[in-house]
Amino acid sequence: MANINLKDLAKILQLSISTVSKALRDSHEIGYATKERVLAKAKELDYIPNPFASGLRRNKSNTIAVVVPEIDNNYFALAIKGMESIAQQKDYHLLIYLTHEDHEKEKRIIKHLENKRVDGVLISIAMNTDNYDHLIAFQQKGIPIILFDRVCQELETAKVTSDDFVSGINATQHLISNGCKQIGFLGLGENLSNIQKRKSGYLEALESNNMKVDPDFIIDCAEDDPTNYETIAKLLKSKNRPDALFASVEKLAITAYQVCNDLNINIPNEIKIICFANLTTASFLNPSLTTITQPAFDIGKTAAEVLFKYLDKNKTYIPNENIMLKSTLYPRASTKTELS
Amino acid sequence: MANINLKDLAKILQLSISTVSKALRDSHEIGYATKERVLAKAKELDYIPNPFASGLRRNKSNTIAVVVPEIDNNYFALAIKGMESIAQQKDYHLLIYLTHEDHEKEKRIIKHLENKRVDGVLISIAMNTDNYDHLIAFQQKGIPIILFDRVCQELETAKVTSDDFVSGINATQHLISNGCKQIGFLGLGENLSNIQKRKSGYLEALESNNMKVDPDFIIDCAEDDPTNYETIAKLLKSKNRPDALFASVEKLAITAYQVCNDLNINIPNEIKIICFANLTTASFLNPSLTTITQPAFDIGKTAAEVLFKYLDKNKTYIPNENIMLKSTLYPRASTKTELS
DNA sequence: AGTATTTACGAAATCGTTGTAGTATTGTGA
DNA sequence: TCACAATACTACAACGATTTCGTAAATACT
Repeated sequence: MANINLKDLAKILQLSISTVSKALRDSHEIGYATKERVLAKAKELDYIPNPFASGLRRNKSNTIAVVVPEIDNNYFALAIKGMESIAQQKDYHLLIYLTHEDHEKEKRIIKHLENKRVDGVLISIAMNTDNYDHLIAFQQKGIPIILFDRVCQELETAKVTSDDFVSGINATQHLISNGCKQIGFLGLGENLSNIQKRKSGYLEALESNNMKVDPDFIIDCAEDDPTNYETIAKLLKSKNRPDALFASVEKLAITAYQVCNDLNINIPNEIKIICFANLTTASFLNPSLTTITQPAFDIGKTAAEVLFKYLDKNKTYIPNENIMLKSTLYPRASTKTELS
Repeated sequence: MANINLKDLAKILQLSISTVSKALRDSHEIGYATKERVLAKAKELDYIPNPFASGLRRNKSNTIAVVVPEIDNNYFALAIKGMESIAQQKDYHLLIYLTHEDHEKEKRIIKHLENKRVDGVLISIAMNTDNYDHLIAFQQKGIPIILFDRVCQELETAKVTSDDFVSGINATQHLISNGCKQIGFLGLGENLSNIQKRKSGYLEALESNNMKVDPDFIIDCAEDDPTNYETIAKLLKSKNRPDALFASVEKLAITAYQVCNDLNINIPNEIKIICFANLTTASFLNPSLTTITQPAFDIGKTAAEVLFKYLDKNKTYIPNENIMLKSTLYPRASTKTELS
């Protein structure tokens, strides 16, 4: 019933505990015949080492943690899937924590992880996090931490992102090429690195097209949907409303669709919409939604790979490194010009 | 830099290790003044107990595992979110494992968990799992396991599901009420309890409406999308094609949309589609998709709550219990009759 | 042959925490 | 006054695996 341990196994095999332990770990100190015998018996009796004993002794958990703002979001779900693919391959376990975009919760979670429960952390920073002391403190405990998607330069470590600046330019240029003159930008929070870059790309594209920036068209959205609905509705009800919206995240485009639907504004004829998204249903929306899609799975996978690159070498110090993966723009009906 | 431990703390406080340990756990053996002193110092020096030592000693991990077929699926993402809400509240950690619908992987994962790495498991069974010995063996190790959504009656424990049978009836009845005569059912796998119940509901509704069952209209789909595309395309190309599809899971409806799009079959005029789904974008699809939506978050939350009901009492034996939460049918354009 | 080295194993310390079984010291009741 | 109990603490043995150190026997070397 209960699990067998090393002591039991040693007794049955008439060997010492250390011999059995070494045999199982394939130590060169143990003879071939003995190893075989131990392995066979261990398998037969279904011996599984106690992770706590081993973790305590080796000071290693074989576990990594992912800290994300939310999980009911295709981007993060895919990123986690990518991380899991590596963890599974490395025989590692994956802990999940949700910050719900809350800085305080993020701090508490990180604090909880400080005592070697995990060998490393992959984190995407919460929306209202504007101070990174908790991450720096954590890092100084000697546990490697890697940032993905929403990063900060205050922390020296590897950062895995997508080419948000270029994608921001491309998205905006796509709208401009399709005849848009007044492009609104739906941002999210003031601190998120990825959103900031997308916005910079947006501004850059406007400038290089000699279009002037209207601050009223740069909207800072919030975490909750009803508020965003109101904000966007207000924007679209104004007499001088934008002829295009560049939504920096998925849910803002959905909300924008909702607003347009309710206000009877036709997409794409009266307003065009482009959006950063990982929706599987983008092509089936009404109208189908033009998206910039980040390689979410690969971002997660890469972040995990980089982490293991150091874990495998028992290095806890990870120097600065910026890894940038390319996003793809999928033009669809929501940005089509009437002519084409 | 490195973390402080009980020994260090004891030395600094000029107390014995056990006194400090007991003070921190608020034992009645320790005087009030001493407790205060210990607590203050522990906080000041940022003492965090080593989870491995404590886990080893107490034989408790403060961790639960979720085993799901996939995570890039709103249903499971929401269920996990529900579980996380309880875990966080109970100061528990949440491990995630993906089976990718693979029975062998599921077996390996469960095996890995057998040595008290976790205090309990929440699992939704993989598609091609048709044998539950690994779960029974796991349970006999004394670790509680709770099933959700995709369950099996072979295992004695609590099962948290939604009312799939009734929802299957409702979905089918909805199509019939909207004039459909030849309703196809898109199933998934032969073993999944939830899909089977939805199918039973479908059959029940046909029977109670005196409609005959056409076996050609009951399609068993696979895990990979291209195959499903072909299967559905073949069905819709047949001269005697169905006038409605009841998709048992989200992705089959998406694939069906794709097929209809490619074959130029109008939804809902030529074919109506209803589907079990947790898509946030259902109302914005073209046409908006009629869904039966499971209370995914609550299912996950409930499953975790039931688990903790036993964990809190240190019970590892969980008697049979079927908890069923209600799904909701959201009628949308994909099932509208031309008249209405 | 005698010493050095390698091989194959075992004893015991160790990781950090918890819990049981003490031990002083002080307080209480008959 | 003396036995007895309560209070507040400490010593120490676990928990199960890993690892350092030690050692007997076998082998190699001069």
